Amino acid sequence: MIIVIVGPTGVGKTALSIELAKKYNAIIINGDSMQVYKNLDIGTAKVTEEEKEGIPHLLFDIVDVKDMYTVYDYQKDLRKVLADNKDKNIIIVGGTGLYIKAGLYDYEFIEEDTNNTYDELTNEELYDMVKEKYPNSDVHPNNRKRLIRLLNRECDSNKGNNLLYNCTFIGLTTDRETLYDRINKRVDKMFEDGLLEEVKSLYDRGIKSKALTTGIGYKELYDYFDGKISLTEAKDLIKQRSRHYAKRQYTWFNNQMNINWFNVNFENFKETILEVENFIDK
RNA sequence: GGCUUCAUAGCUCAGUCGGUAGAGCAGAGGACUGAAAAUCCUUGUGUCGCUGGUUCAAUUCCCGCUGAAGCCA
Repeated sequence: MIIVIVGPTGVGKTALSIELAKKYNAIIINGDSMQVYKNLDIGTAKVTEEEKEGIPHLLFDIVDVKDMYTVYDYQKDLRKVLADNKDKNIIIVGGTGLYIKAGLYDYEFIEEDTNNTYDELTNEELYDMVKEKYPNSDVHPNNRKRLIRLLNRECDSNKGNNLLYNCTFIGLTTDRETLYDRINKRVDKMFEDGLLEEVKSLYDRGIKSKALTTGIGYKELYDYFDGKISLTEAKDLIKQRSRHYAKRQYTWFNNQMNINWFNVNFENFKETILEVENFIDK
């Protein structure tokens, strides 16, 4: 049995995963692009050892912060873990839609040359080249990153909509106002728990990898340590970007995957757990 | 008390030499196949503070009122 728990940041996915793992004697696999990194704990709201309650957690803390890790790596890692644990009940939890979809659906990554950055070409020129190579592509001319990616690829794959595994998709949700309020409060809590110290120690080591320049909570505090923004500005930015991120997660889960949504009861979380369990048992 | 300036979208503010208005941010929706916590797209009607006057026509000009900021006493 494979249960997949998704939803926006801050809805309580981790808490649900632990409860379900206990009930079904399952192992938990990370489905989050940032929690794969070591030393990014508070800012990624990673499960603590205490919270794990002895349940095996896989694909957490598997990459050094300095290293590059992509969907491609995740797809391979996830499939290997699934193959190695065929006889076990599995719970995949995370908020990175692309990672989860690429791992569980028939996504196909094709050889590409990642060194060519086309620095000398304008967006328009890149767009024209893409149009010539892939007439059916509908990438926007301003999306330079994706234009370059398409040009570096041998061919355009259209696979990716067939599930390779038998799994149940559970989505946790709540109304927007409650979610945004929870996100704001959680950021405050991260600071209380020592986010500043966590980031400072990485900053002091001079690490400037992808994880730290793109991760919410990390890039903002790097700007603060660089003296570019104030601490208050950094904090507000972290909240704002987390809200934007949650919105994008909804767009993905609502349109890219078939999710069974459950409205979380924050006053009585046990009720939510029961509701999900009843659904799974059916 | 006197003088000056300001009052326009949820917020910060443009603007209309008189023909009922537009940016950024916030908010909302969407795309997504090797950086995805990334990257990118779409979306702005609001008694233009209130009352009266001039005018074919006022958010724009004028009188008054209210509120805010500053200066002088």
